Formats: sequence, C-alpha cells, structure tokens
Amino acid sequence: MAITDSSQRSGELARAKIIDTAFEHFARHGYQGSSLGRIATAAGISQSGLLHHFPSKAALLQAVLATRDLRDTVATGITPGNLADLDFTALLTFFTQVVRHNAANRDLVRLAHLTAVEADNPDHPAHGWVTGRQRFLQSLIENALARDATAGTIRSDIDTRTVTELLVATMEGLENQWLLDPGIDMVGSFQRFATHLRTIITAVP
Amino acid sequence: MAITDSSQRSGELARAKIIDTAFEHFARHGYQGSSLGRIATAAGISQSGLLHHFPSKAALLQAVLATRDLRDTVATGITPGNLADLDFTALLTFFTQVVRHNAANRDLVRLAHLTAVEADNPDHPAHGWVTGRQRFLQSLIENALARDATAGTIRSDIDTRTVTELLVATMEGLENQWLLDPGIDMVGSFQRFATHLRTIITAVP
DNA sequence: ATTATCTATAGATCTATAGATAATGC
DNA sequence: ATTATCTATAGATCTATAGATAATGC
Repeated sequence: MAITDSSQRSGELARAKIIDTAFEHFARHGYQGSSLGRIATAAGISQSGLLHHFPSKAALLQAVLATRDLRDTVATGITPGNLADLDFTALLTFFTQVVRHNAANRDLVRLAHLTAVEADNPDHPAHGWVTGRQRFLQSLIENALARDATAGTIRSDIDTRTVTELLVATMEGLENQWLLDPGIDMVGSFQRFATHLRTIITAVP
Repeated sequence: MAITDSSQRSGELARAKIIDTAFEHFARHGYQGSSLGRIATAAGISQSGLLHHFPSKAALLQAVLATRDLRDTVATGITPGNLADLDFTALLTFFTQVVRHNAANRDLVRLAHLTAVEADNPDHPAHGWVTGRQRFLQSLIENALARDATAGTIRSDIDTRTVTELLVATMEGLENQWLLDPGIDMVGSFQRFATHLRTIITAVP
C-alpha cells in the first residue's frame, strides 16, 4: 500500500507540481490561452516530460479539475459533517464558509468561472465536470429544502426551485463582480443575503 | 452626409457582415478560441480582406463589443426613456425586459460572460469594456436608490451598496445557470426576485 | 486618389509523437 | 521491466505584412 518505490515517488511529485502549475495557468489564461510548453517550463520539466504524465492537454485539464473540485473545498476541513444531511440553515452556514474560502482563493474562482463559460459545449473536455458541479450544488440545496419542508421547519408556500436558483445565482453572481473588482465585500453581502433568506423562509410557529 | 459612394457602401456591408460573424465566433469559442481565418471564411472574405477592415484581432473584438453593448439592448426599443432618470421600481421593470431580451439572445449572454472572465487582466483588449459595463450597471442602480432615498419612497435603513451587489449578482448568476441549463426559467425567477426586492425595500407610509 | 480585395508568405506558435538515455526495483 | 525524462521534429495552426489587381469617384 505504502509508496516505497522512489521512482514512483518522484513521479507523484512531478505530477503534483505539474497540476499546481497548470491550475495557475488555466485559471489565469483559460484552457485555450494556456500552452503545454509554458506550463512545462514553469513546472521545471520539458514539454514531452509533461506529456509522459498526462497524455494530452485535455487530460491535464481534467486532472486539474478533479483535484480542484468543489469537493476539494469540502476536504479543506471547513465541512461540518455530511453535506447531504444538512438542513437549510446549516447549509447556509456551510456556504458562508465556502464563500469565505473562495474570497481567499482567487485562482480557484477564476478557474471555475472560466471553465463554466468555456465548457458549455458537450464536446469540451470539462463539460462533464461543469454540469456535474452545477447539479451537485443545486441538489444540495433542494435536498435540504425538501427535508425541512417535511419536518415543517420552513414555510409550505416556498417554491424550492426558485429559492435554489436564486441562492446559486447570488453566490456565483457575487463572484462575477468580485473577480472584476476585488474591493467588493463578497462575504459580507452573501452573509446579509443568507440571513435575510433564512428569515423569510422559516415557518412561523 | 448620406452614403452615396458605392465602394463605401460595400465597405460598410462587408464590415457589418464581418462583425456579425465575429460576434458568433467570439460568443461560441471565446476570443482566444476564434481565429481570423475561420471568421473571414464564414463571412465570405479572405483573411487579409478582413484585416483590411479591422487592423488586428483585438480591434475586431473591440468593434464587436462596441456594437453589442449593453446600450445596444437599450437601443432595441425596450428602453422606457432616459435610463439615468428612472426610479428603482421602473428600473426593475426595465431590467426584467433586459433579462427577457437576454433569454432570447443566448450568444449575447455568452459573449458577455466569456469576455468578463477572460478580460479581468488590464492588458486584455476588452478590459475597458468589461469594467465600464459593470460600473455602468451598478451606477444605474445606485443612482436610482439614491434618488428614491431622497424622495423618501424607500426605507432609510437600506444599504445601497449591498442591494446593488445582490441585484447585479442575481441577474448575472441566473445567466450563469441558464447558460449551462437553458431549461431554467431565468425570466420567471428574476421576476419573483424583483417583486420581492421591491416589497422589502419600499417605505412603509 | 481611395477603397476593397486577393495571393503569397514570413515568423511564431502549439500539440503530439518517435526514439533515445538513465535510473530504480525485481 | 518499469518509470521518468530528454532532444528532435512532424504537421498543423495563427496573426500580420507585402505587394498586386480591380473598381469607383473626383
């Protein structure tokens, strides 16, 4: 189980370094705007050395996305337990932490947004990642709302679909503006929105 | 004043055709993902014929953006008068029309989003357009809110900045989701949001 | 004289492959 | 035997320029 083979270890190191470097390049210049040659040089390896580890540019992008996933955010330790079991209030708290995390990781947000617009064509190598990510986010919210509706802790006249779309829209739309103007208080605005949303959604006993 | 020179007229026609074609290409493949050669062929002209009208690829992008501006939306006839003089309620009505217009012009939305993320670097040829556009949108909202605050028609404890950011975020964030999943009812969700926002912002007499 | 348009091409990339060299582990 | 890495290069782009040809308006 343990990696004892030192050539395997050096391969792992090289792969990690390449992925980090590629992450930066894709985030700053987009997929099309990045070149394997420049990424390889910045990672301290030749271009064909890079292609030994990742067989194509598309494979490299997919490897970057797989490690820099939304679930990566989850793995950074800010997750409050099992995401799928959260109620809506706990989910909003979790999202606030995600927004805070994003506000400190500009490249992460750039990569997500660049990839999202670039990859809406099904042929794009990141199309699956992008649509899966959106569905995952939406389903977290919808599941939480559905559970709360059953438990009777939220108002019965809530339109789940609309609330989900508006919540996702607020998170991503604040990111849009913050990318262009980092002076914007993305975390504060989201918190005020979340507090308000929680208030109007909660059942009056 | 009138264009009587037929070579001038044919130049105008060629330029218009090139801009239309370039608009489609930039919207679907991004700036970096589009090529002058393919745009020229699709527009029925040679690549250097295209460069006779637009001296560089950057100049072509700027020409496309200049004609496909937010103010283009305004010019389509859905504007209710002088934008800068609208109160907040009228502005929301106007925005609803803009969202409806966008929902029918997918390429327009794609171009705006692709360009926005691609161009956050000040060296990018579209950087000025993108930041100017965001400031224009924000200032429309802030001005309307300021006027209404003076007139006493909205609550005095409203945080103008937060409301502005959340309103812009909702519009753009709904577009994000809709680009990935056109089945989303972007117009309906925005209308419900706008109605709610108007309600909570209005002064109680 | 000006404008539109074309062919040809320079010069710079870019991705991916072929094939060689070295090092380690079995 | 496997893995990492390199040099060299094929083959396909891409942007932009040079320079020629045609047509129109003055």
